[in-house]
Amino acid sequence: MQNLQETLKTSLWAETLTPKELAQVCDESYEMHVAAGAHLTRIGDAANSWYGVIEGVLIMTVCSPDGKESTFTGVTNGGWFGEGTLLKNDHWRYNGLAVRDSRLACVPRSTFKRLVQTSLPFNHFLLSHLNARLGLFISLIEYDRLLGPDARVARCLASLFHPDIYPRTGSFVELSQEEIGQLSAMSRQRANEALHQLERAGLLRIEFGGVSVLDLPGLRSYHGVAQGKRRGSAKS
DNA sequence: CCATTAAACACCC
DNA sequence: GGGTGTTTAATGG
Repeated sequence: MQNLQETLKTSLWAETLTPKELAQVCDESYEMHVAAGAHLTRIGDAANSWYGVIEGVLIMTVCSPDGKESTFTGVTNGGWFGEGTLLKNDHWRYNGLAVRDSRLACVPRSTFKRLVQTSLPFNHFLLSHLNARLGLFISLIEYDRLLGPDARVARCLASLFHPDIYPRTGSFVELSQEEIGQLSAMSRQRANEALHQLERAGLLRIEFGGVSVLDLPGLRSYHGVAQGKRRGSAKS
Protein backbone atom coordinates (compact mmCIF):
# COMPACT_ATOMS: atom_id res chain seq x y z
CA MET A 1 0.00 0.00 0.00
CA GLN A 2 1.29 3.40 -0.92
CA ASN A 3 0.61 6.85 0.42
CA LEU A 4 0.06 10.11 -1.42
CA GLN A 5 3.67 11.23 -1.50
CA GLU A 6 4.94 7.83 -2.66
CA THR A 7 2.35 7.70 -5.41
CA LEU A 8 3.38 11.12 -6.68
CA LYS A 9 7.10 10.43 -6.46
CA THR A 10 6.94 7.04 -8.17
CA SER A 11 4.56 8.18 -10.91
CA LEU A 12 5.65 7.90 -14.51
CA TRP A 13 5.76 11.69 -14.86
CA ALA A 14 7.66 12.45 -11.65
CA GLU A 15 10.97 11.85 -13.36
CA THR A 16 10.16 14.49 -15.94
CA LEU A 17 10.23 17.19 -13.27
CA THR A 18 13.09 18.85 -11.47
CA PRO A 19 13.27 18.05 -7.75
CA LYS A 20 12.02 21.53 -7.01
CA GLU A 21 9.05 21.22 -9.37
CA LEU A 22 8.15 17.83 -7.96
CA ALA A 23 8.36 19.08 -4.40
CA GLN A 24 5.96 21.87 -5.26
CA VAL A 25 3.52 19.42 -6.84
CA CYS A 26 3.70 17.22 -3.75
CA ASP A 27 3.04 20.25 -1.61
CA GLU A 28 -0.01 21.36 -3.59
CA SER A 29 -1.62 17.95 -4.05
CA TYR A 30 -3.95 16.22 -1.67
CA GLU A 31 -5.54 12.85 -1.08
CA MET A 32 -9.22 11.99 -1.47
CA HIS A 33 -11.19 8.87 -0.54
CA VAL A 34 -14.12 7.59 -2.55
CA ALA A 35 -16.28 4.77 -1.22
CA ALA A 36 -17.21 1.84 -3.44
CA GLY A 37 -20.25 2.77 -5.49
CA ALA A 38 -19.72 6.53 -5.16
CA HIS A 39 -18.92 8.93 -7.99
CA LEU A 40 -15.65 10.84 -8.13
CA THR A 41 -16.69 12.76 -11.23
CA ARG A 42 -20.06 13.21 -12.87
CA ILE A 43 -20.89 14.23 -16.40
CA GLY A 44 -21.28 17.99 -16.50
CA ASP A 45 -19.24 18.77 -13.38
CA ALA A 46 -16.35 21.18 -13.78
CA ALA A 47 -12.97 19.46 -13.85
CA ASN A 48 -10.83 20.78 -11.04
CA SER A 49 -8.21 18.10 -10.60
CA TRP A 50 -5.98 15.61 -12.27
CA TYR A 51 -6.48 12.27 -10.58
CA GLY A 52 -4.09 9.44 -9.86
CA VAL A 53 -5.21 6.18 -8.29
CA ILE A 54 -3.21 5.45 -5.14
CA GLU A 55 -5.24 2.35 -4.49
CA GLY A 56 -8.56 1.08 -5.80
CA VAL A 57 -10.44 0.84 -9.07
CA LEU A 58 -12.45 3.45 -10.93
CA ILE A 59 -14.43 2.97 -14.10
CA MET A 60 -15.42 5.56 -16.68
CA THR A 61 -19.04 5.35 -17.73
CA VAL A 62 -21.45 7.20 -19.97
CA CYS A 63 -25.24 7.14 -20.10
CA SER A 64 -27.62 6.90 -23.03
CA PRO A 65 -30.60 9.28 -23.08
CA ASP A 66 -32.87 6.60 -21.63
CA GLY A 67 -30.52 5.97 -18.76
CA LYS A 68 -28.65 2.90 -19.89
CA GLU A 69 -25.08 2.94 -18.65
CA SER A 70 -22.03 1.75 -20.54
CA THR A 71 -18.52 1.29 -19.19
CA PHE A 72 -15.58 2.45 -21.29
CA THR A 73 -12.56 1.55 -19.31
CA GLY A 74 -11.16 1.22 -15.83
CA VAL A 75 -8.27 2.87 -14.03
CA THR A 76 -6.32 1.02 -11.38
CA ASN A 77 -3.35 1.51 -9.07
CA GLY A 78 -0.86 4.00 -10.44
CA GLY A 79 -3.08 5.15 -13.30
CA TRP A 80 -3.80 8.81 -14.03
CA PHE A 81 -6.79 10.29 -15.78
CA GLY A 82 -8.54 13.58 -16.47
CA GLU A 83 -5.69 15.29 -18.31
CA GLY A 84 -7.68 15.51 -21.52
CA THR A 85 -10.59 17.25 -19.83
CA LEU A 86 -8.25 19.60 -17.93
CA LEU A 87 -6.38 20.56 -21.09
CA LYS A 88 -9.67 21.59 -22.68
CA ASN A 89 -10.80 23.56 -19.61
CA ASP A 90 -13.90 21.50 -19.99
CA HIS A 91 -16.49 19.70 -17.95
CA TRP A 92 -16.42 15.96 -17.44
CA ARG A 93 -17.92 14.05 -20.34
CA TYR A 94 -17.94 10.79 -18.45
CA ASN A 95 -18.64 9.59 -14.95
CA GLY A 96 -15.82 8.40 -12.73
CA LEU A 97 -17.27 5.69 -10.53
CA ALA A 98 -15.39 3.88 -7.80
CA VAL A 99 -16.07 0.15 -7.84
CA ARG A 100 -13.83 -0.37 -4.81
CA ASP A 101 -13.08 1.87 -1.87
CA SER A 102 -10.45 4.01 -3.55
CA ARG A 103 -7.84 6.55 -2.58
CA LEU A 104 -7.00 9.22 -5.12
CA ALA A 105 -4.08 11.57 -5.50
CA CYS A 106 -5.48 14.94 -6.58
CA VAL A 107 -3.30 17.40 -8.45
CA PRO A 108 -5.16 20.73 -8.59
CA ARG A 109 -5.96 22.16 -11.99
CA SER A 110 -3.75 25.20 -11.37
CA THR A 111 -0.79 22.94 -10.59
CA PHE A 112 -1.42 20.82 -13.66
CA LYS A 113 -1.71 23.85 -15.92
CA ARG A 114 1.49 25.32 -14.52
CA LEU A 115 3.35 22.15 -15.42
CA VAL A 116 1.88 22.22 -18.91
CA GLN A 117 3.01 25.81 -19.37
CA THR A 118 6.48 25.53 -17.89
CA SER A 119 7.85 21.99 -18.30
CA LEU A 120 8.74 20.64 -21.70
CA PRO A 121 9.57 17.15 -20.32
CA PHE A 122 6.17 17.02 -18.65
CA ASN A 123 4.57 17.80 -22.00
CA HIS A 124 6.51 14.93 -23.50
CA PHE A 125 5.04 12.69 -20.86
CA LEU A 126 1.55 14.00 -21.61
CA LEU A 127 2.00 13.36 -25.32
CA SER A 128 2.99 9.75 -24.83
CA HIS A 129 0.27 9.28 -22.20
CA LEU A 130 -2.43 10.66 -24.49
CA ASN A 131 -1.02 8.67 -27.37
CA ALA A 132 -1.17 5.50 -25.32
CA ARG A 133 -4.77 6.15 -24.40
CA LEU A 134 -5.65 6.95 -27.99
CA GLY A 135 -4.15 3.64 -29.02
CA LEU A 136 -6.12 1.92 -26.28
CA PHE A 137 -9.42 3.38 -27.46
CA ILE A 138 -8.71 2.59 -31.08
CA SER A 139 -8.07 -0.97 -29.97
CA LEU A 140 -11.35 -1.04 -28.05
CA ILE A 141 -13.26 0.03 -31.16
CA GLU A 142 -11.43 -2.62 -33.15
CA TYR A 143 -12.32 -5.31 -30.60
CA ASP A 144 -15.91 -4.17 -30.53
CA ARG A 145 -16.33 -4.29 -34.29
CA LEU A 146 -14.21 -7.23 -35.31
CA LEU A 147 -14.00 -9.71 -32.49
CA GLY A 148 -16.40 -12.18 -30.96
CA PRO A 149 -17.19 -12.20 -27.24
CA ASP A 150 -14.42 -14.60 -26.16
CA ALA A 151 -11.71 -12.64 -27.94
CA ARG A 152 -13.17 -9.36 -26.70
CA VAL A 153 -12.85 -10.48 -23.11
CA ALA A 154 -9.28 -11.64 -23.79
CA ARG A 155 -8.22 -8.37 -25.34
CA CYS A 156 -10.04 -6.18 -22.83
CA LEU A 157 -8.27 -8.00 -20.02
CA ALA A 158 -4.94 -7.69 -21.81
CA SER A 159 -5.48 -3.97 -22.32
CA LEU A 160 -5.55 -3.55 -18.55
CA PHE A 161 -1.82 -4.28 -18.59
CA HIS A 162 -0.73 -1.41 -20.82
CA PRO A 163 2.41 -0.21 -18.99
CA ASP A 164 1.93 3.49 -19.77
CA ILE A 165 -1.61 3.62 -18.50
CA TYR A 166 -1.67 0.97 -15.79
CA PRO A 167 1.86 1.06 -14.34
CA ARG A 168 1.29 -0.93 -11.18
CA THR A 169 -0.91 -3.82 -12.23
CA GLY A 170 0.03 -7.26 -10.97
CA SER A 171 -0.94 -10.46 -12.75
CA PHE A 172 -4.11 -10.72 -10.70
CA VAL A 173 -7.05 -8.71 -12.00
CA GLU A 174 -9.38 -7.95 -9.13
CA LEU A 175 -12.58 -7.58 -11.12
CA SER A 176 -15.73 -9.65 -10.70
CA GLN A 177 -17.12 -11.40 -13.74
CA GLU A 178 -19.93 -8.88 -13.71
CA GLU A 179 -17.39 -6.05 -14.02
CA ILE A 180 -15.38 -7.85 -16.69
CA GLY A 181 -18.64 -8.19 -18.58
CA GLN A 182 -19.27 -4.44 -18.29
CA LEU A 183 -15.77 -3.64 -19.56
CA SER A 184 -16.18 -6.04 -22.46
CA ALA A 185 -19.76 -5.02 -23.22
CA MET A 186 -21.57 -8.28 -22.53
CA SER A 187 -23.63 -9.96 -19.86
CA ARG A 188 -22.17 -11.59 -16.79
CA GLN A 189 -22.91 -15.12 -17.85
CA ARG A 190 -21.48 -14.59 -21.32
CA ALA A 191 -18.34 -13.19 -19.69
CA ASN A 192 -18.32 -16.24 -17.43
CA GLU A 193 -18.39 -18.53 -20.43
CA ALA A 194 -15.67 -16.56 -22.20
CA LEU A 195 -13.45 -16.73 -19.12
CA HIS A 196 -13.81 -20.50 -18.97
CA GLN A 197 -12.91 -20.69 -22.63
CA LEU A 198 -9.76 -18.68 -21.97
CA GLU A 199 -8.97 -20.78 -18.92
CA ARG A 200 -9.27 -23.91 -21.05
CA ALA A 201 -6.84 -22.32 -23.49
CA GLY A 202 -4.40 -21.91 -20.59
CA LEU A 203 -4.29 -18.14 -20.78
CA LEU A 204 -5.65 -17.35 -17.34
CA ARG A 205 -6.93 -18.86 -14.13
CA ILE A 206 -10.36 -18.03 -12.75
CA GLU A 207 -10.26 -17.22 -9.06
CA PHE A 208 -12.69 -15.86 -6.55
CA GLY A 209 -13.33 -12.18 -7.23
CA GLY A 210 -10.99 -12.00 -10.17
CA VAL A 211 -8.70 -13.78 -12.59
CA SER A 212 -4.97 -14.43 -12.70
CA VAL A 213 -3.36 -13.83 -16.05
CA LEU A 214 -0.98 -16.63 -17.03
CA ASP A 215 -0.19 -15.75 -20.62
CA LEU A 216 -0.44 -12.04 -21.37
CA PRO A 217 0.90 -12.22 -24.96
CA GLY A 218 -1.55 -15.04 -25.57
CA LEU A 219 -4.47 -12.92 -24.35
CA ARG A 220 -3.26 -9.94 -26.34
CA SER A 221 -3.25 -11.90 -29.58
CA TYR A 222 -6.23 -14.13 -28.89
CA HIS A 223 -8.45 -14.54 -31.90
CA GLY A 224 -10.70 -17.28 -30.65
CA VAL A 225 -11.93 -19.85 -33.09
CA ALA A 226 -13.66 -18.71 -36.27
CA GLN A 227 -14.13 -15.03 -35.40
CA GLY A 228 -15.23 -15.80 -31.91
CA LYS A 229 -17.83 -18.47 -32.44
CA ARG A 230 -17.77 -21.01 -29.69
CA ARG A 231 -19.50 -24.35 -29.11
CA GLY A 232 -17.53 -26.26 -31.73
CA SER A 233 -20.61 -27.14 -33.68
CA ALA A 234 -18.55 -27.47 -36.85
CA LYS A 235 -19.80 -30.92 -37.65
CA SER A 236 -18.17 -33.70 -35.72
C1' DC B 1 -32.63 -21.40 -35.74
C1' DC B 2 -29.08 -19.72 -32.99
C1' DA B 3 -26.78 -16.74 -29.72
C1' DT B 4 -27.44 -13.75 -26.08
C1' DT B 5 -29.45 -11.97 -21.99
C1' DA B 6 -32.36 -10.98 -17.90
C1' DA B 7 -34.11 -13.14 -14.03
C1' DA B 8 -33.97 -16.47 -10.74
C1' DC B 9 -31.84 -19.90 -8.13
C1' DA B 10 -28.57 -22.64 -5.35
C1' DC B 11 -23.76 -22.92 -3.64
C1' DC B 12 -19.60 -21.11 -1.58
C1' DC B 13 -16.20 -17.85 -0.43
C1' DG C 1 -23.50 -10.49 1.39
C1' DG C 2 -21.58 -10.66 -2.69
C1' DG C 3 -19.32 -13.58 -6.30
C1' DT C 4 -20.05 -17.65 -9.01
C1' DG C 5 -22.17 -21.47 -11.67
C1' DT C 6 -26.54 -22.87 -13.93
C1' DT C 7 -31.17 -23.08 -15.67
C1' DT C 8 -35.18 -21.04 -17.93
C1' DA C 9 -37.83 -18.03 -20.61
C1' DA C 10 -37.74 -14.10 -23.58
C1' DT C 11 -35.60 -11.50 -27.25
C1' DG C 12 -33.60 -10.42 -31.65
C1' DG C 13 -30.79 -11.19 -35.75
